[in-house]
Amino acid sequence: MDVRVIEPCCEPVLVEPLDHTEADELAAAFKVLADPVRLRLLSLVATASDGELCACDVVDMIGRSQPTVSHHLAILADAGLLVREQRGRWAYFRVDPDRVAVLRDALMIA
Amino acid sequence: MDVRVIEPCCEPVLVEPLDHTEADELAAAFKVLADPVRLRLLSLVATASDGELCACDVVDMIGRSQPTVSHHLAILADAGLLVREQRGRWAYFRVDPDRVAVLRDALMIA
DNA sequence: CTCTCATATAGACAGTTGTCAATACATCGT
DNA sequence: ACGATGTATTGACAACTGTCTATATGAGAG
Repeated sequence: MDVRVIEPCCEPVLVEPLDHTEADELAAAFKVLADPVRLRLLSLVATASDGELCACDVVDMIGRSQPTVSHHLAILADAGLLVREQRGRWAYFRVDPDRVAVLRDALMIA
Repeated sequence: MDVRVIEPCCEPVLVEPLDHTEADELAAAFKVLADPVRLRLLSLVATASDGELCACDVVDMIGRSQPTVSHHLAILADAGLLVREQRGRWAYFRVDPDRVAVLRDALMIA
């Protein structure tokens, strides 16, 4: 019998209020997600067939200027949500699932 | 043997990229969380003993002016994350778990 | 080496946001 | 009715953010 041990998904994890530092860090993390272009970038990478996407392909999909896309990709990468890998002239991005999980876990509050 | 049937927590839910409308709505939702004062307010209410908190008590805990706290509570309530209930002169707030779950589910992307 | 092309950076500007003091509103007690 | 008190609104201002154009950087190709 194949039994997977899985943590309950929606158990409250927060038992006491966030202090100032925790709140600042979490807010900074959510701020990264608080932009439609970045969310679309994240979803594009997350649903890419190989799990990765080239920045060169992304610009056309997003419909913003190249510098704007580059800027948003940098923000996502700095936050650790995307992992950047330079291959020759091209930059490839993939999602860091653990980093996304941190934010998801922070919402297990009720 | 006590076997609970639990949905796997971290299965990808996102199968195709977000469109503009979805991204706009999600970004607006995350924007609400992208502020340390609002996160602390949310955590204060979430960890309150009765599951609810009076606005009157909250001002001192947060360390911002009363109008600022009122402003942030309004934003959280408008977003549906907090539910407001007026009782006499006092305003009580509790967390809407379903609303929080919507955001949590949106992060099941990888 | 030089040309080309993918990406990053710089600088500028409009729009948004968080904050506060001042004030208004609303509800209870007297 | 009146005063006290909890909460919301207004208006103002500094700080931040997303966007663009223009330019720089950096790596492969010929």
